[in-house]
Amino acid sequence: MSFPLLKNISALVNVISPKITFSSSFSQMKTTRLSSAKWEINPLSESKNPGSECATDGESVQTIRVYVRKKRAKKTVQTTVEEVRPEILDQNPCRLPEIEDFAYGKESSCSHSTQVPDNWEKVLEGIRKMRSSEDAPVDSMGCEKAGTSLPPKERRFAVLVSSLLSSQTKDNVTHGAIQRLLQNDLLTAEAIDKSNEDEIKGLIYPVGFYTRKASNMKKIANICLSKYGGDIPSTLQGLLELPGIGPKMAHLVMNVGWDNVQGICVDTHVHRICNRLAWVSRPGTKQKTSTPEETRMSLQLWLPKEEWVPINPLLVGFGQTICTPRRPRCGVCTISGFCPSAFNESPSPSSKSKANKRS
DNA sequence: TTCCTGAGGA
DNA sequence: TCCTCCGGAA
Repeated sequence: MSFPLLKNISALVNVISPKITFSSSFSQMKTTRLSSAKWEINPLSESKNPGSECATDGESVQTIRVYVRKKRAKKTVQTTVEEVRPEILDQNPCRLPEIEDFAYGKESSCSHSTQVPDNWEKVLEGIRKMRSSEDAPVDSMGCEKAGTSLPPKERRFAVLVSSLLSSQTKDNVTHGAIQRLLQNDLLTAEAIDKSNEDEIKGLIYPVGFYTRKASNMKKIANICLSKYGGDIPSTLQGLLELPGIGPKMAHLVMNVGWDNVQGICVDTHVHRICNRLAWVSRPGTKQKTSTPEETRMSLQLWLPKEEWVPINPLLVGFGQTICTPRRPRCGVCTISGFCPSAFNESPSPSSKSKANKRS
């Protein structure tokens, strides 16, 4: 972690203080663990109350008072005022990555509030309609069906393996591979750790990159067994340490395996479409983001948390059928009126770069 | 023949 | 930043 949280408390104060217009970004992005309860910062923009206020002695923050909704099993059960001392945040590692992202994002654009894109709700609604009328070839969250009948630990391991296999692979192919592993009792860390790598390879064929994935599966099973008692890591950091698990898959597994939304699962489609819509930008600029990770940070600053999970399957389907990487079908897209990139890309199949090279 | 797609290594 | 991995689609 490169940004030392709460050493730079002023960044946090600036964000939380109502006199600075950060309402949308802060209020919408934080679900945090304080004590053992799950709290959500009350959205400033949707509440009569201010979302939060700080008590300071001029230099440092004494107390942060937050108006929160208490949530149990995804239902709001109570709205209260909470007082939080900075050192409590400091002592709670669960809280650190989120605040850190958040403080980092705000630091770099402190002089102006994060822009919530105009009409984003209309755009999402339009995409939903297009998706419901057109067949989507791939359901990227297919791994959530993995092992639904298994006990929790086995189900989580199945989700992890399923996620690993599903990348760059059609859903039915992934499903077949999972079924074959299941039939051969090779869907637990213990079994995979003992098994032969060539056998795994044969069973998961023809998923994309099966050689590399078979090797990673063995390594992952061994790590899960030795460090997590055969379960999968329960933190983003732990998941990222597994070979073959990057940011995209780690967020997916946190969402599906642990039902813990740590961040948006940003793949190439989400990355591309959010940039075309100008929904994301590099901190403090209007430049496009250059990596999916940068897109994730930028998107999380304003997109309401309820949309964090559904946005992935929505944009993946949209990206495969209409907003394609090459030659997007802006002519049939019902939200092109809201899209600054509509009809900007050359509709001609002939490649400019090649033509230039030849001439 | 080129691209898709996410992780990782040069 | 570019390449590799794997099979399949365009």
